[in-house]
Amino acid sequence: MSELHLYNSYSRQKEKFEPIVAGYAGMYVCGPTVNGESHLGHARPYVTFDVVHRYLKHLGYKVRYVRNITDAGHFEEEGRTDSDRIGEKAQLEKLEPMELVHKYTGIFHHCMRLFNNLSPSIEPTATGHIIEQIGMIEKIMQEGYAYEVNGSVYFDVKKYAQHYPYGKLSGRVIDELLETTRDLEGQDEKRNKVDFALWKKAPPQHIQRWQSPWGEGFPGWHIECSAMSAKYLGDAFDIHGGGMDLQFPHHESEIAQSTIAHGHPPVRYWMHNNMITINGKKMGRSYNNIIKLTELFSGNHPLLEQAYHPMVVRFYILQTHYRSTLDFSNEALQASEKALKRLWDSYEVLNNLPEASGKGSDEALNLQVIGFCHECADFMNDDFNTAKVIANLFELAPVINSIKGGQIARNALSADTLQLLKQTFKTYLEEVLGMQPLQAAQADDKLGKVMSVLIDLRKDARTRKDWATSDLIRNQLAAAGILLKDEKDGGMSYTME
RNA sequence: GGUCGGGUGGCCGAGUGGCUAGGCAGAGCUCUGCAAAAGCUCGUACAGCGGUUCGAAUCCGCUCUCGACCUCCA
Repeated sequence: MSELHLYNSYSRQKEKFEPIVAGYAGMYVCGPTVNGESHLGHARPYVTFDVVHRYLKHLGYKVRYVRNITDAGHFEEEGRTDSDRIGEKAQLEKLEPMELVHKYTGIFHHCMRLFNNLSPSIEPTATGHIIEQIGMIEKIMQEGYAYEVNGSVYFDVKKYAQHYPYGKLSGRVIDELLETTRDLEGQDEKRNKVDFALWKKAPPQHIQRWQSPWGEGFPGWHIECSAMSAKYLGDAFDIHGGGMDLQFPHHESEIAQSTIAHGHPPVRYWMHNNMITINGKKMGRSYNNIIKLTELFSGNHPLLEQAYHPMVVRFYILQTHYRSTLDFSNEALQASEKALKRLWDSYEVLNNLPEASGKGSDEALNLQVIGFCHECADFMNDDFNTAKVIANLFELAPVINSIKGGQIARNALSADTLQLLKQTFKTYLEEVLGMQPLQAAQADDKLGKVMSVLIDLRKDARTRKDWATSDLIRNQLAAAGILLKDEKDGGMSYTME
């Protein structure tokens, strides 16, 4: 595919990407609720849509990427206490809500940086957009699709469904929803069970509360995304992303709200990433099977055999297509770690290869390499198939290593092909997939200087065939976690665990 | 119960009618003072049963099985 196609959850098929405004792309992704630490499951959408963001930029689009921070508590549904999640926890921990929000926002941002996720263009907070949310609710009431009861405002889903295709995104049928949902004890303020809150009256103990035309309260779960996306991307924008579990009711509600408020649907392409599972079950709070990102990076969790570098986690996520489930296991992460190290080593070898000059002695190989390189674009254009891009890079790695190792002649590739090869790795591995070295280069490299002393000593011992000394140096370093590698040309390199 | 989506070699995971996925692990070999690394070669998979077809992992039907959503959830 020579042009970008993506799978639109709304139409359930791949569609060619055609932005509303040529040259520009607007993308909104549901961000974190900062009432706790992010876990591995949360990492998937942020890495997935970071790659979407990166690829759109690579294609030359001017991208505005908006990802919200939910720092206002959502109300709980019927059958539970009407309490603000953030407010509740704040009381337990004796913290101000905003103190809690600040803490977890900081941790979230830290993790995003470790993942090498590019910063969104705008990261709006729900509490910073109460006015916009109230304005949107008022508009919906004016249109006659919302009603107030006791200081709360609800969206009239039943009425909406009579005029609009409610349930199309998530494959729901309104009549079934009306039947399936059963009444719970207590008086229900809603006209129908399918209705959802736009604004919720705050009970006395509720900490987070704002003044509104309907009294003191707080916004409903869904309205913030609609209000903020419209504010920063316009009332019709290109891509809305998020986890599959948000399709219903969250995204379905967003469509309904925005359609009434603006007179048309808000989003051109809906994208949903699949879940990360653990032992076949979705990782999530309610399953009590989450591994926090900080735990993943430190190895400090009963299920973890070791710590996993953020780049390893990123690579592990990208080795699978974003619409497939991805099963967590130590084995899978460890496989990704080894794979990434090998691939990155090849990339470094590639960057150190001398420039080629000729037209290439091996025509078949040149064609093969060129083919693998060009395919990367096709794979990305086919609904962001990062798994296939990575597979192609692995096809190229042996070519690179063989040129260095001498199994392939130095002049086998033409100057152009070698240049294309370098460009492909740089573009896809670094820029599009967003991979980084596992170890950051150090400015003041004292260790490097020490290593070069040891390497010189060992080289000297080897030329004297003093195997005892040379093995001693290698073994002692290995015990310290530094692996020496003798190279064909008499050189020596090392890697650290 | 309703809706939807899966079941691929030891493990993870691409792929949707004929053409190599890839990674990790494993086996053999080459290189090497010995290693490591690297390179080469190898397994031959598509839940089961029918059907369509010249040909199906890929389409259709049934069965078994797992999961997601229907409640907060990335």
